[in-house]
Amino acid sequence: MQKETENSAYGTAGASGRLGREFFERDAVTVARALIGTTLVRQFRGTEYRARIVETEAYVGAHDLACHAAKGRTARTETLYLSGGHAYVYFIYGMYSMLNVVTGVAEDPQAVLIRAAEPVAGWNGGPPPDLSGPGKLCRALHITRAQNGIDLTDDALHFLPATGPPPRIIATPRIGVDYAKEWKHELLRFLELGSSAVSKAPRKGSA
DNA sequence: GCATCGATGGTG
DNA sequence: ACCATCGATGCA
Repeated sequence: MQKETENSAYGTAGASGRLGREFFERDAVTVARALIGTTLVRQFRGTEYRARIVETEAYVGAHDLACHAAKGRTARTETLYLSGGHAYVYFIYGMYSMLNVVTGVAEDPQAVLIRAAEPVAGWNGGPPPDLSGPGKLCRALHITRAQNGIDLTDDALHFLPATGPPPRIIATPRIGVDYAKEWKHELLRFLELGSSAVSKAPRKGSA
């Protein structure tokens, strides 16, 4: 079996059909790539919303100057130190929530930011929303700090494995981290090649 | 198509 | 003061 396949979402679901703890307890880069093409499922006030993830970013630990943990362990970043498969949701610019998936083992503050997705189901009675950006995605899926720290294998918010042919993925620098010195150049943003649902930021990158 | 700017509030 | 954003505005 090829490494590309081992690193993908395929074959990693448990009996529940959801991505399980072992999927998330890997390094942030592996999880960031593997999440492309998976389905994010959000249950909120009796409606199940589904979206197919097309863009992620990896924040690889306290040594990564773009990672919130680089500034130390604080009240805000405490959930980054949970084990892989928990949500790290924070509030920024006075208006937006950002959804991250904590990865790796407990006490190692790595995470994957979910940046963009394609609406799949749940918005009946209206046009499908634009999920092409981390703030827009959280707004449409009703994700706020109330979900900070929740277990991403539970009903409220979880992931289903990718289906169909494996997505072609390219890597670019991360968005909005110009302050992060040499880390701003690292190719830690991952997008599905050709997707029209990725965020407005640059769509070119290396394979 | 692009660059620039303001909203808005938690955080350390 | 800063910020892992977004939508509006101006101009081409």
